[in-house]
Amino acid sequence: MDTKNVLIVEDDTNITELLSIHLSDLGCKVVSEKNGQNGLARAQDESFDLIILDVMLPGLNGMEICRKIRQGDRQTPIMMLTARSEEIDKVMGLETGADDYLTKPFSVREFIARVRVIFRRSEEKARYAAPTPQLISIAGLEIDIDKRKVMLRGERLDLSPREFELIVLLASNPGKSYSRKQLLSLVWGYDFEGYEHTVNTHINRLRGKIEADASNPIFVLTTWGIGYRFNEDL
Amino acid sequence: MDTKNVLIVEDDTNITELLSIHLSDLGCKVVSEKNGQNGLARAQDESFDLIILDVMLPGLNGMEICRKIRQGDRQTPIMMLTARSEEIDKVMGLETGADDYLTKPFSVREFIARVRVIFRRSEEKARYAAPTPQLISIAGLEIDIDKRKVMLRGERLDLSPREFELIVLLASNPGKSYSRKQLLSLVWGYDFEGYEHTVNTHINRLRGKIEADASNPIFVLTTWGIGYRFNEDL
DNA sequence: CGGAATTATAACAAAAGTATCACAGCGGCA
DNA sequence: TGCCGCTGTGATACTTTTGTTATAATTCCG
Repeated sequence: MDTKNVLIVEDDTNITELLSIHLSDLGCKVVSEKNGQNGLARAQDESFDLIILDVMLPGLNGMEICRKIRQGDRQTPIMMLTARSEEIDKVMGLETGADDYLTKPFSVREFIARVRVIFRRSEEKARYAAPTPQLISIAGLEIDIDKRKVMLRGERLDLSPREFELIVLLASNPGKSYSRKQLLSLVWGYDFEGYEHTVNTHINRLRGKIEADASNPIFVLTTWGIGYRFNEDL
Repeated sequence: MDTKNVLIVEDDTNITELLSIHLSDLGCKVVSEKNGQNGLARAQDESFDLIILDVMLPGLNGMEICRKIRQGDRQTPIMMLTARSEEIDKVMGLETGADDYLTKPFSVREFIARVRVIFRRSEEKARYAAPTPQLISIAGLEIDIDKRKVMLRGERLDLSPREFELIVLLASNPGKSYSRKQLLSLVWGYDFEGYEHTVNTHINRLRGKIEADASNPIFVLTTWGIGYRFNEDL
């Protein structure tokens, strides 16, 4: 929800570059395609926060692309670019379903302003919507990843960020043993420079919070000589 | 939700008539005002599906009206008309918050196309969007989103706009932890450029108003290392 | 059983994150 | 115009987390 992904389908490299520059300024990650087929394929395969379509395209025209995208996806905002302003009613028509429209040559300021409005609108939309919960539930231990909530037999546990990341990783793959090195790189980040036994300390603290008896753990087990794993027999 | 109500605030009678004719063709019920004050009053008193504002107006300019409407109502689509295309970024900017924009002289076909898109969008929204609850009531805290009113144990709280947005967002998803970045993007707008710890200050002020003991909050809790959440166990 | 290797635990200080307050800029409003 | 409330920022005090050090406990294996 932070950096926006934008797809530009446009055969004129100058325009693509111009738009890319300004979209990057807004903090967007931009990818582009030069022809219709590829553009459509990409739009359908990947997920974008905005798709910018030129109407005149080699291969498959922009309106067709727009219509096909809309068959499978009513969400993603689509902005159309065209040379002829008379086309606007066709382009923005119900069947086609574009969200906004710009006639070439357009002012960059207007372009940016319209993009901003589109983004504002999507955020407004995403605002109060409850996200689909990602839940892990094993033997009285419940983890709601999105809420960053861990419940043990009905009580909320107060885990530190590292502890939370650790338990999520381990509990996502019960039975899989992770070496300390792996844990450091997965939880701390690949560029962490420190001692492996730092992991011990954190596992220990984690156990202190989630285990009834920390010296006889039932959730987070030690794989001797290797590292740690989440108990798969629960 | 069949016939749409449209308000036109415009001093040029010719334009008002032209727009009215075409809006009527679309099945809209159109009313109009010739000056700013009346336009604003009407926009605030009655309920419309679209408000069309001229930027240049006697009395109160269109951008001001737009901004004032947006203070109390984020929903109603607003389309701005202006003579100068350079103004677009100001007009559609975050504070002003217009949804669409047309530069005079504009093509009627374009006007109609844009209106259609706006209506299509509202209908999509009405159809799919989960109806945002207008009232939130938890543990003596009552939030009336429409009226922008917050009551605590029967007493009305005087929250600033930001504080109100914050509490509404948090209380809409009790238990969900929002990072400061998310809050900035959702409450301040995705293009806010400022420090994350601005959020701290606002949360702090909010707590000062809604919590009995601000250092032992029961409504707005801290998720350490992440951000804030609304207490789900109330 | 002994000893080396590995893991567990506790304590501590540095680092990171959070709370709070004061202040200046801005815009609204009388 | 001057006053007042809202905002964002800077400064500072405060809290929690975190990595490390130190030491104890456990496991493995000959």
